[in-house]
This record gives sequence, structure tokens and C-alpha cells, in this order.
Amino acid sequence: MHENQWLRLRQMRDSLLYLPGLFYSHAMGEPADHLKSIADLARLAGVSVSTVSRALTGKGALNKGTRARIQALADQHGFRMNVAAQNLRLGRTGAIAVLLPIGPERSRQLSDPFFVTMLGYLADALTDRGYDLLLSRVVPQGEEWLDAFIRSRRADGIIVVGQSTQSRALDRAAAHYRPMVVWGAGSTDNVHVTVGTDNVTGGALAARHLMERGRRRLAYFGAVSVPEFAARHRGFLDALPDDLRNGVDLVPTAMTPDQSFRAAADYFAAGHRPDGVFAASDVVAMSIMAAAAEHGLRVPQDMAVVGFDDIMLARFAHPPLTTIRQDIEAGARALVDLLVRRIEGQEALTVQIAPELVVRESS
Amino acid sequence: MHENQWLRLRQMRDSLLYLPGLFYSHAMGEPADHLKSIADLARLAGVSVSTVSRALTGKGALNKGTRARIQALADQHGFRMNVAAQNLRLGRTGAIAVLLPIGPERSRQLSDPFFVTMLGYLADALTDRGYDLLLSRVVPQGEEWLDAFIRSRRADGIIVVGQSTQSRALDRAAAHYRPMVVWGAGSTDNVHVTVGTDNVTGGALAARHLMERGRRRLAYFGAVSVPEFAARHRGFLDALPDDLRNGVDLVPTAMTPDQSFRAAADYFAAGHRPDGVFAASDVVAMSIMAAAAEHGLRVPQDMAVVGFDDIMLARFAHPPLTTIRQDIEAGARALVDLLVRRIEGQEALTVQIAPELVVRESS
DNA sequence: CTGTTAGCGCGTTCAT
DNA sequence: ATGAACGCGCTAACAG
Repeated sequence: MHENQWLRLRQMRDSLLYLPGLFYSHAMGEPADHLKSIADLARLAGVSVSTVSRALTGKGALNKGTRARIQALADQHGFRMNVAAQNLRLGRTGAIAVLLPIGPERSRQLSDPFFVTMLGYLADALTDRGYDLLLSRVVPQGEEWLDAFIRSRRADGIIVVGQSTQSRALDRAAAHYRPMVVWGAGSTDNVHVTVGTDNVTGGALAARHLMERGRRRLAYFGAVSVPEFAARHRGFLDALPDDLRNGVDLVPTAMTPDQSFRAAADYFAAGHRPDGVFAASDVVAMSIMAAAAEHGLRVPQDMAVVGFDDIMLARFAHPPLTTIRQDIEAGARALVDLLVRRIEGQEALTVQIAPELVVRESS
Repeated sequence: MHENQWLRLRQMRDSLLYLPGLFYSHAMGEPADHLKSIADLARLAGVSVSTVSRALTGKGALNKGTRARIQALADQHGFRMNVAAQNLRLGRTGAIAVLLPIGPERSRQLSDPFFVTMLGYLADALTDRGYDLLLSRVVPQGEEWLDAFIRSRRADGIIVVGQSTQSRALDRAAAHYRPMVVWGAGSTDNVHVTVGTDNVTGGALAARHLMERGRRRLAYFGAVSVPEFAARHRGFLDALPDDLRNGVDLVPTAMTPDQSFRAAADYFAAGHRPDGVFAASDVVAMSIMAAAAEHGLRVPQDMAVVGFDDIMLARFAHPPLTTIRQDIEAGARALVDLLVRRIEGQEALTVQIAPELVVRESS
């Protein structure tokens, strides 16, 4: 047949261009195919490219029979459309960028399990919506990094996980770029749209719990220059009666295990002996407990400890950690919902998620 | 001037199409621009698109003056080329896919800090090479998932982090797809190219260390159906004298905190009292220590514990964890080096990285 | 219901 | 040194 002759010709030409063996899988005797475009498939099926396009996308009217035939042919040859070309044509990228600003409050290695967990749920939620997840760690420099990224148009939208110390840069970008949502502390001052735990309430939960436990000499460990953590501190203080509030030690520290361990060790070495501690994250809480053990402090007898996040390891800390739980899965879903809505041009405003006290044996 | 008139016309048209304010950032008085393609920039500069292309890519011969002029114009308007279109034209995607097979041995939430750390270093290494990082969690189903992903051509190469139980699927794909590297256990049986710690040596280090500590009643905790962890177990056993080897308890468990905690709790509840334990990961080791504490076992007096990975939290475990350190950063760089080499068509074979014993107070 | 045509934004011959 | 023209692989009018 005419078609077949043409096909053989093509194969011969291809075999001159490509090394044999590279494009043929011998595993399971299944041939890898050379159909590189819908044009190839169209010729094979004896139809036009637009027909193939309609068949494969399911858009537009098409005869049931031809659609099925082309589908079958595609499956049989393992053909998949070139997503990049499709996206170019549709004026999109099909990807959402997840940016992790590496600020002073988290370690360079992203060692915080909270991030990973969030990343996992984001990956799921984005995949459900048909988006790819473009991961980018950014070391914020100057005020241009975000705008530069936006202008490169490598993604249809941006999810920033953690405000870090970049609220200004975020606001600046949000002023003219809509498809962006940020995980962090909401504020009426923010131009950028956030999803986040109600950190103030979370801090209050910790304060009330420690008071119920009869603790009076209190301390807060954590970052203070990052809105998210500052809000936890503020909520903690605000929930205390005046006489206690003024006596709360503020121990500022970066949120990495080693830095917070050092901060705690120094703090205890200086002779401080609080009987109740609120840590801005579980990782910090666990480091504090390690430092406490080295100084002979018993948890919870001598000192109660409350963390924040409820990372999976918290249950298996020594002792198991009392903490303020963040619903990370709900957060991830809210981030994606909001972002998609903004991409579609709808209004979508800041969302807060309720925290929950989880009592274990450290308090 | 002619040029200016045209420009004003364009702006007027645009202002009819777009809401004012959306495309103009009032922050810092800097106008957001409408230059959407090099064609726009070409008109503005009074040159052809190919000239702009040459100016911006730096490829091809071009007058120093015009190149500088176009560059300046681009900077001034904050213009960046459309990377997607560029990639389509160049027949590439500019992205590397990092696939995390969610097998039975790691939790659904990617909670293992090892993964995150690896991800961070991979992001750095890929960014250095100019690649985007496309993150994808895959739940392996059937034998087709990997081939299907490959055929979608969404990435120029693939890094699979963790063989999980998918060695067959990996081999199957590697038979006809070259730009793929896998983090995991190397083996002469593998068709796929791996980078990984020398797990056998790692297991042997743990065995010899426990013997030096005088421990004789030994146990191994971890997955056994995953090559990576199976190799640790094998290396552990092989380094022991015959009389000890046969007495080693094998406690199979998924590598999540909760599952390994349960396995350890059950094991201790059944009355087993090893004096030396080798855990296939630090997370498992920490769960074992938590379970041991609940059963009144003291670490290291009653039972020495050795982990694997040296995650950042290991230093702050209670007690600080002795472990077999993996050089994750070196691993990530090796993965990327190998992958890039294979993309460029060079031969590049499996790499092993030496593990290192880190002695702390749990042994 | 299907084919033809004209781009999406860029690189790259081939002219000039 | 620069421009015109074509094509990467796909979608979406517009015809028929």
C-alpha cells in the first residue's frame, strides 16, 4: 500500500540518523516507537493532524469510530503528545512553581520535616489539578528575585512556602502579579494572599496549656523576625495574665536543630531555669529537650515543653512531644485551591487554618 | 518619531484590553511591561527578531553596539525570553524530573528527612547546571508507570530517588532510555545506572562497631524487600563471625516512624532483649529508642543502637545517635553529574559513595 | 465530521 | 552584520 511504502522509507531514513538499538527496546520484545508528533500519527492513521489532536484531547466533535481508532493506534505505539508544545500553543506552561525562600530561619538543607510534608501534599494536590510542580529553592537577594522569576514565565503560578523575611518582596510582586499565594502569616497589611495556620491562636493554646499545668516561669524559643513565628510569640504573650507576660524570657534563635540546640544550651548554661517552654517549632522543641537533658533537667517534671507543627517524629521524641498541630494537608489543599482560583481570574482571599493542641508527655 | 507613534498606539490598544492597574506596578514607580515576545522588543529596537535573539542568547555574530543596546532595552523593560518557546525550538524541556516512588518502605508524606535533604542538594546541583527541577511523587502501579512518564517527554532526564521495590520497572525503562539515574543500591544485575552509598560496607561498619562495644545479642530493624536496605542487612551479617551471625534477629519493618515504632514495641513486648541493634535508617533508630524507653531499656547501657543516614536530627536524639553517615551532598552531585553526562551521550557508570561511622552516645 | 491554515515564541539556516 | 523565511509540535478558527 501507499501508506506502508512511505512508512518503510521513513524507517530507513531514521535508521541512518539514529544508532540502532537505542530506539528499540529488546525487553519484552516490545518495540519503542518513532512517532514523535501527531503528524506522524496522522500519516499512520491516514487523517489530518487536527483530527488526531481532537481525538487525543477529547475536545471538539469527532466521529466515535475515528476517535477510537486513533486512540488505539496511539496506545499501541505508546504515543504521547508533546506536552511542552501543547502548552506553548495554549499559552501556558502547565507548571506551578513552589518557591522555598532560604532565609535565616530555616536551615540550608531544608532539614525541617514540616517543609517536606508540605511539599508532598502540594505535589499531590497539584497533580490532581493536572499541574507539574517546579521546585525552586531561592536565596533571596535584593528585592528583584521574585519579579525576575515571574517575568521568566516558567510557571502559570507561584506558591511561596514561608514568608521568611521577604514580606516586602512578596507585596511588591503581588501588586502586579495575581497568580501567587504564600504560606505564612496573614495580615491586613499584606498585599500578598496567604494561607496559614492561625499562629496567634496557636500561641494562645500553648500559653493556656502551660498555665493549666501550673507553670509560671515561661520562655519562648524561636525566630522573631519572621511574621509567622512572631505571631506565635505574640499569641503566646497575649494569652497570659499581665504578671506572667512580663516575666517571659524571649530566646531568639534560628529554627535549625543545631542553632536552636546551641541557643538552648547557652540559655541553660547561663543558669536560667524556666518551668515551661514554648518552642516555635517541633524541631526547636526537640533540640531544647536534648540540651535540657545535658543539663540534668527532667522533662516534664522540671520543665514542660510545647512545640509547634506536630511533625511525624514528634510522637517519637523523648519524651513524646506536646505540640500545636498544624493541618498541613488542609493547608496544601487551600494553597492550591486559592491559586487555581486566582489563575482563573476569580477573587480569592487569605485563609486561616485552625491549630489544635495535642497533649503528650512533655508537658 | 515614527517609532514612538507606533508605541503609543500599542499602549492605547493594550489599555483597552487590560484593566489598568493590573499591568502597572505602582510600587517604586516602576512600570510593568507588555513586551511579550522578542518580536515586540525587535519593533521597539527597530531591528529584526533574529537580531534580538542573537543579542539575548549571545550566540552568533553581532555588532557589539547593537547587542549592548538591545540588552539595555531588555533590562530597562524587564524583558525575559519565553523559556518554554526557547526550549521547544531547541527540542528540549530544560527540566529534570525527580521521581520519588512511594513504596511500602517510606511514608506517604515523604516524612523521611533523608529525602528532603537529598532534594535540597539536587535542587542546588540542577540549578547550577541550568535545569529546572520537576518534582513528582509516583505511586508505582503495574510496570508501565515509568515508561509512560518517559514517553510524555516532560523532562530531559530523570532522577529516581530510591529504588523502592521497582528495580524491574527501572531496568525495563533503562533498556531503551538513557538519561536516567537512580539513587539506590548498585548491582551488576542492574541495567539501570545507580549512585548510592556502599550499603554493604555501611552494614559492616555497624557490625564491627557493635562487636567492639562487646555486644553479642544483635538485631536488625528495617525493610528487606528494598535492595538498598537489604544490602545494609547483608553487609551487617557478613561482617559478623559465624556464631553471632546466626543469632541475629531480623525485624522487618517499613521505614516510617510509626510502623517502626510499632515493630520495636511488639518486639520488646515479646520479651526480646538484644544488647545491640542496627537500624536501617536514623528514623527507625529513633523510633526504636522511643519504644525501648517505654520498656525501661536504657540506651546504651542495656542496648546499643546504631542508625543509618546521619540526618541532622540524629545529633539531637536522646541519646545522640551513633550512625552510619551517608554523604548526601556528594550523592546529589554525583547523580546530576552522571545524568548530565548521559544526556550528552557519554558513557557513565554506576558510582558508589563511601559511608562513615559517626560514634555518639547511643552505643 | 474532517481538512486547511495560521499562529504560540523562539533559533537557525540562507541570503544579502 | 543583519533580515527573511521556515519549523519545533501543537491548537483553534474557518471552511467545506
